[in-house]
Amino acid sequence: MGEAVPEGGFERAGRPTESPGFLLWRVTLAWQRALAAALRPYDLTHVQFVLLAGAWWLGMDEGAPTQRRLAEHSGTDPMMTSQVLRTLEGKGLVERVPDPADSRAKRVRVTEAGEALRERAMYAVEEADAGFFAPVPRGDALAVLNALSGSLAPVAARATRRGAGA
Amino acid sequence: MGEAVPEGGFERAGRPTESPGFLLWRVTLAWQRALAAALRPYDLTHVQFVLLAGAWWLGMDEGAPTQRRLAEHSGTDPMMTSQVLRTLEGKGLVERVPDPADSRAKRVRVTEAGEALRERAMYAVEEADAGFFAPVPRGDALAVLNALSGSLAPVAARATRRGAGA
DNA sequence: GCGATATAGTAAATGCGCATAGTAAATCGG
DNA sequence: CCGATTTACTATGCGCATTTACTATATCGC
Repeated sequence: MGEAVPEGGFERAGRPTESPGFLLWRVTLAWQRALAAALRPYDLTHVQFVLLAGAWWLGMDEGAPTQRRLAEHSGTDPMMTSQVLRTLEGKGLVERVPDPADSRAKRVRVTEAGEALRERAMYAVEEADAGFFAPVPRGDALAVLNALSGSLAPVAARATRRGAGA
Repeated sequence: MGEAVPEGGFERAGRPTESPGFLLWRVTLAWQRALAAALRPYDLTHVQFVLLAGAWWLGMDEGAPTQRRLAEHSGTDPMMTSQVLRTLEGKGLVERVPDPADSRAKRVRVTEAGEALRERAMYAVEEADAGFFAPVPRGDALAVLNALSGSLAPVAARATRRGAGA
């Protein structure tokens, strides 16, 4: 697996191996595998953990969030959020209670079981995260990722902006 | 447009929002959306393009690869590789010819139609890639990603036999 | 009040991403 | 040559991730 990138490789991407996007994808796949392994003992997937932790955080901060609020906060697709929250509800980790003020909305409350699991899983995630990002200075990683996250398109943007210009 | 970063705070501690892994995941989701949009006119998904381009590259470099070789090169799961290659075969973009020397193996050859499509799609991908990574110096991104890709776990590692430890 | 529009959530369908498990063929030890 | 092990690929199934389309409710303009 040693094959580091042979050269500077600033020339045209004759080979996909040198594209930042390709690297990003591969790195993320590896990270997801590491995180999945870390979360397996808790019977949680990555997204399940993200939504559980997000619901907990928002719950602390501003009260039980609606699904849409949670999706917005987590950067997840609303449809996926709906799916996964029902899974979490099925596991008894969250409740989805109707919003008294808006009967369309459902508010996500973390149950006691959910909170207990979240706390334990959080340690595993932080550990896995630290291990995975150890090879690179934390500041560097955060700088790059934060710069890129500035160009994040809103997930729920219906506005299918330009199919894909030439 | 507007709120690219949903919440004010990527910088406070103690919650998933500031984890590099969480950021990496969100950035990758956004990148995948951008790439999916760029590839939509060509009726290719991201992975289909990666495998098509990978098969082409390896074909140039060392002859038509087996599925396993291609999976190894692309960092993809062998099972997924098998699935997606059959999709590509159904589209007439690749052929899967039996290896004369090893009757278990199938070698992936890019057809003329596949090569024509790959070339056009490559431009779209390079453009999307350049646009997405514009906010950060290329050298910085490559440095971080290359450092992290050093810790890539082999995808096909059967060695997972130990059940996730803890 | 009432119609147009926007919003919260969901159903169904497609395609990755991977774990588990299985078949068949190659390879190795004897 | 024969059994044991490895290897290349595949069937199945679960869980994301997204698209399209739909229901029901809220809200704004009048």
